[in-house]
This record gives sequence, structure tokens and C-alpha cells, in this order.
Amino acid sequence: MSAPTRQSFPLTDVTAVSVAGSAITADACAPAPGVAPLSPVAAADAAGLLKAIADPLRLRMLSYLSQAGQAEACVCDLAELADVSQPTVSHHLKVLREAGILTSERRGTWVWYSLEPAHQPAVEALLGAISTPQSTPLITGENDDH
Amino acid sequence: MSAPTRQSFPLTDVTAVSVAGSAITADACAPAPGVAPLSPVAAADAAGLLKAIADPLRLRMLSYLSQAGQAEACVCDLAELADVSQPTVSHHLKVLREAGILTSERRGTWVWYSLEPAHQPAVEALLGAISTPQSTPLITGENDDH
DNA sequence: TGTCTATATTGACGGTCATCGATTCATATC
DNA sequence: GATATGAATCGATGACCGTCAATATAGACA
Repeated sequence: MSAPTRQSFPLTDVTAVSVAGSAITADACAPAPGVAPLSPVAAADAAGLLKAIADPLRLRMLSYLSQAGQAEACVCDLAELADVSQPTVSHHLKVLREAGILTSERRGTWVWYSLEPAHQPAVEALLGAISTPQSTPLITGENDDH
Repeated sequence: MSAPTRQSFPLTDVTAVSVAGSAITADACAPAPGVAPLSPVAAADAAGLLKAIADPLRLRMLSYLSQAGQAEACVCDLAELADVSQPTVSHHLKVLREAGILTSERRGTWVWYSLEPAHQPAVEALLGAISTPQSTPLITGENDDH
């Protein structure tokens, strides 16, 4: 938990790179001073957002709201995406709201949820990366059958 | 009972639709039989994968392995991405391995991890969707103050 | 006012997760 | 075989998550 006082993330170019061709000869682990491209802070941020998204119902909610012509949805609509109680639906919406992914607006009796405009492109890109069925079968059902 | 501003996507068309200019007058939430674009099964699959990725250290590991010229990394390298114990590093690698995102190969004393080829494009797309700094500030540090 | 409906909040419970110390396994080298 | 090192597993612990029943809040309408 200590602060990474060392010159960690900043994309400073790696000093020693590539080296010889026979790198795999199992000689050394090569401490590789070059550090990860994602800074600890950025990683924590991204992990927080992904955690908010990484739930079946929340994913379906986002997917629903990402549909063309589905700019908004009231809670009662989103509640039909899964067979859970009303407080549970409210809880999931709160998670997405507090993560900055959704915004809500009350109009009369109902509360309408929509994608936060700032995050909309990223959310859609993420959903696309997850479910692209043609080239990258991330979720095409081979998660557990081999 | 007309629907406010909705119009479900393809699939089953909504019987009673919109009309009414003053849609917002709080009339009905329109049960909208239209189903979510992401099936429950697909959502569960995707959620499982996202859960595996949604951790700061695991994100950095993947980011590290996604770097050009970083096809492989031994555990001792990946361990330097965070200040945690060796069993913890091993645990995180196991999570990614069992999610099908990483593969491991022992060569001599060390164990080398690399992205599962089948998932590599999706993982890279996902990392890209998360950290694209130009248009979609998903992780640019405005996580919660909207 | 009061009642009804839609949504949010609270509090609790069981399950899962991240982490560690201790141990075990695997491989290399002496 | 004995020893050292890299990595995985085991067992425990505290924190977090998803869920629900009960309750509270907000607005619409009589």
C-alpha cells in the first residue's frame, strides 16, 4: 500500500528493449524496468467503473439503454430485465448512477434513466468489445466449455 | 397507456405506441414487451469476464501484457505491478487464467503468462474502450462528480 | 385531507472476494 | 539426495456485494 515512489507508470520509454532474439531461453526474468502502461490511479478508476458494469442485470440495463431509440427508460421498464425485487432494481440503478454511468430525472410519478452523455461512447464501445460476435468470441459461450 | 418516448428495437414490436405529442404527461410506463438486446445468458457470461478484469492489479497485468513487444511475462515481472504478497499475485493470475483470458506455460523455474490468443483482440478492445483519452473520458478522473 | 402508485432507503443475511501466513509443489543446482 | 528458488495451494479473516422484507419518500389524484 505504500506509495510507489519509484518512477512507475509515466509511460517513460523503456530504456532497454527487445534485446536479443533468443529471449526465451529461460535465463532470467528480466526485471524489466519498464512498467505497465496503465497507471495505478488509472487502473483503480477503470476497475471501479468495470466493477459497476460487471453485473448481469446492470449489463442488460446498459445494453437496453444503448439501443438506438432507447435514450431513456423508466425504472419499471428496466425492472423487467430481470426477475428481482424492486429494491434490488433500485440498488443496481444506484450503483450505475453513483459510478457516473447513468443519470436519472424524475418526471411526475416515474423516474427516467439514461446514459450519462459523457460516458455514453465509452459504454457503447465497451459493450461492443464484449459482444462482438464475429471476430472476438468473448462471450459467445466458450467461457466454460473447454 | 401510451408509451412516452419509447419504441423498442426490432424484435417484438410494441402494440400500442407513442403517438401523443405530450408524451411526458405521465401516462404509463408501457410494459414494453420488447426484450433486452443482451440475452440473460450472454449478460451472465460477459459479467463473469468483466468481473475477472475489474480489478486494479489484474487490469494492469492485462495492460502490461497488451503492450507491443510484451507477449509474455513471468510471474515475478507481473508481481512488480503492485505491492502485494506472492500468494495474492498467484491468486489474481489464477482468476484471469480460469476466466480464459490468460494462459500460462512453465519453462524451467519460471512460469510465463500471456494473453489467450482467442481473447486477445477483445481484451485489447476493452482496454482501449476504457482508456481512450480523446473522446470518451471514462477513466480520466471524473469518476463520480457529475 | 387522504389514498394510491412509483421509487428510494434501511437493515439484515448469506455469499463471494482480496488478502495474507504457512505450507506444498516443481525445477534447478549443488 | 540436499538445498535453494519460483510459483501454486490451503486455511483463515475481514471487507464487500446481491438480495430481500419492511419502511419511507415523492408525486398524482380524489
